[in-house]
Amino acid sequence: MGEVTDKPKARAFRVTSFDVAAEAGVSQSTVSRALAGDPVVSEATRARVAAAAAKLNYSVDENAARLRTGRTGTIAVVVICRAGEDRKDLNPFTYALLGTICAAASARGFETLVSFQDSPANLSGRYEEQRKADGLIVIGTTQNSAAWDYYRDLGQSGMHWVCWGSPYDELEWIRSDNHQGAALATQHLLDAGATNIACIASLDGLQRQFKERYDGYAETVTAAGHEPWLVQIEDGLSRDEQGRRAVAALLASGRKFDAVFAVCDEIALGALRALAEAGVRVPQDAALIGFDGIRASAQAMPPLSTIEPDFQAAGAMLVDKLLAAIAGEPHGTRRVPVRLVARASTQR
Amino acid sequence: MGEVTDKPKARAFRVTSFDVAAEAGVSQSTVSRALAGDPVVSEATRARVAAAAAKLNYSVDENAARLRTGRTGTIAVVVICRAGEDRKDLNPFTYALLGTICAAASARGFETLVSFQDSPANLSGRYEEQRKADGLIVIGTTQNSAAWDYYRDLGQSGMHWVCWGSPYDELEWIRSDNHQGAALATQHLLDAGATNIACIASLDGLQRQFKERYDGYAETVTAAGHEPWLVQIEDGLSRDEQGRRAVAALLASGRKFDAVFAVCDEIALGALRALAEAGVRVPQDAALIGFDGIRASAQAMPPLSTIEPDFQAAGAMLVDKLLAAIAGEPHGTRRVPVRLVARASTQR
DNA sequence: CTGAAAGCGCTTACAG
DNA sequence: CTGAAAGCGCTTACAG
Repeated sequence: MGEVTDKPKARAFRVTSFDVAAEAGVSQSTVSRALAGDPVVSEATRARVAAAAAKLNYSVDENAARLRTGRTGTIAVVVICRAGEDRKDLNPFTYALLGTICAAASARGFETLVSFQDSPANLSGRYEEQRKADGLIVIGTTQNSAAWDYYRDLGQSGMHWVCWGSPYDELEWIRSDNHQGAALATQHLLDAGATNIACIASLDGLQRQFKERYDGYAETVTAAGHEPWLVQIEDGLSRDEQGRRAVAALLASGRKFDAVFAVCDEIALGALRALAEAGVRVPQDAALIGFDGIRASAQAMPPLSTIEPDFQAAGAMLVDKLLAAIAGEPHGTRRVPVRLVARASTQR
Repeated sequence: MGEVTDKPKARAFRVTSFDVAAEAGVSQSTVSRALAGDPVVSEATRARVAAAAAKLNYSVDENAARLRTGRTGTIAVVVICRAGEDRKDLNPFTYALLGTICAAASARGFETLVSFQDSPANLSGRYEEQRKADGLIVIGTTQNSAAWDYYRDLGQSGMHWVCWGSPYDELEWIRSDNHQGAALATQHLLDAGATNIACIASLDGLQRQFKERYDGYAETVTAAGHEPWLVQIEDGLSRDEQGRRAVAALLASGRKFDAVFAVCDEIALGALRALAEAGVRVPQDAALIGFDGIRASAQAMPPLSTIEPDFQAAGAMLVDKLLAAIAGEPHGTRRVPVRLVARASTQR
């Protein structure tokens, strides 16, 4: 032993399927079949191979397997952020969605390669070309249109992908059931006795989900015999600031209101603080409801009523739609179910 | 053309480095060198190869490259959750940290393979054995001790890894400068005139960071001539609920207090609501400060003062420490700098 | 049910 | 500076 030269090894020693084969007394191909669960191998052989693999602490080298099969067992997830935005300031809705996507992928035996992208220098979605993933899920802010343009163009190349939050209707998307959710929210306010319901929203082409929510609201108030009342949000601000400014505009209008529907929770939370600062008590003077079901809503004072999408279903639908696309199968579902979460902000 | 039989292809056509070589009129090895940026290839050749690659829309098959080199260019990131917890309810601190880790990895040319793990059935960190990653970063709740035990044991196998939030001191960890942060927070309260400062904390062995924060607090109040006052949090509850119960205990004690330092923001936010409900005005009747710098603190009413770690530095330090471990180099830094963020909750 | 052999698409000594 | 060749560690027809 003293005679052994300790040269540094260029490559760490690695147990391969050949080693397992030798240990189990079978061929390398049988090891591969046995560990892959091929039903053609006999139970006795499988057990012997499994024991040998365990003894040698063997794991399949996924790079070799992937090179051979052409499949990666991996989904890439790109989170589109606002340029220069702190990771801490990302909409919690997006993080929650990221979490459920990873969970759904994992449950289906897929790994998730996650990337946050904000600036043009940063955009890169060529995961399939590089064989890093079998497909791509893009989520994140609708507001970074340069990023969405990039992915729309890239999508032309025939890669497999699905998105959430795209401003473009023609892509493969999954969205909350915005129309239904807005109708639920509005009806909830009406049921609580509200007759002058303002809606803080945006109707521009990019924020598709906001337009859908406004439409659901407008339809519901109209059906109840009231006029829709849109308070337009300003572009290029944080959601919080958009909510604050909208309340300022609302108050400046001098018009009487007894309820507000904000098309997302982050805007609603900004509105809530602005209302408090202006001396408008929620819910006594005006009820307030948001949309998205982020956790901060529950922690607000008063706790904010909201429309909550089924996050788990959202993650599952995105993954299933992508896997269907990869398999070349149809997958029609596009809308994630939502539910009303009634909290103190709408209880008189 | 009409004669060509259209058999379905078992494998999609793929452009390889041989195709690029043919197009550029060089050998395949030269293509590999040119695209890898090997300085040995002549500028003229490199340009010809680059043009050919672009023309054919070629990308390197990473699986083949990784198999050959033994390096994956990928870092695995495991987020430890509480068992059964909704992805939406994950501490936003963890999500923020995840975001900066991914950003730091990306800036250093690494992909990130992300996985959320909560239950024993779910735990799996054998990324290096499977050649899916070059190393592992584990972050998440300290409260799931089964998970931390799993990773501590797995770590014995000689894999490369670094963690945040581990209850075990002997591992390779990065943490906030908890002692310094707590001292800053406490001094801030003292400077605002507080003399009876309660600290909502836990001293048990698992929540290392809480103990460190309590110590920083205790040292600072003692130096100012006051007695430390610990309000112990209860185990097994949500952070929000822990904050609420702690306030209940604080009030039940009947003891006079004019400031509260909660060892994390989530606990502080629960405490804030409980104080409001009990009619204790913040900051008029009592100042309140948290720790962690999560975004919800800024959105609370009143906005909550806090100690904010440098999230970007935290992500960078975790990644750099891991890469140093992989390269076999030393990396001594363990503490992320923190700063005081003074908001309304501590301004009389 | 099992084995021998081919080949996935690269990188990198080795020669020249 | 460039090329021919080996080999990374698997999976999967093909034979038996």
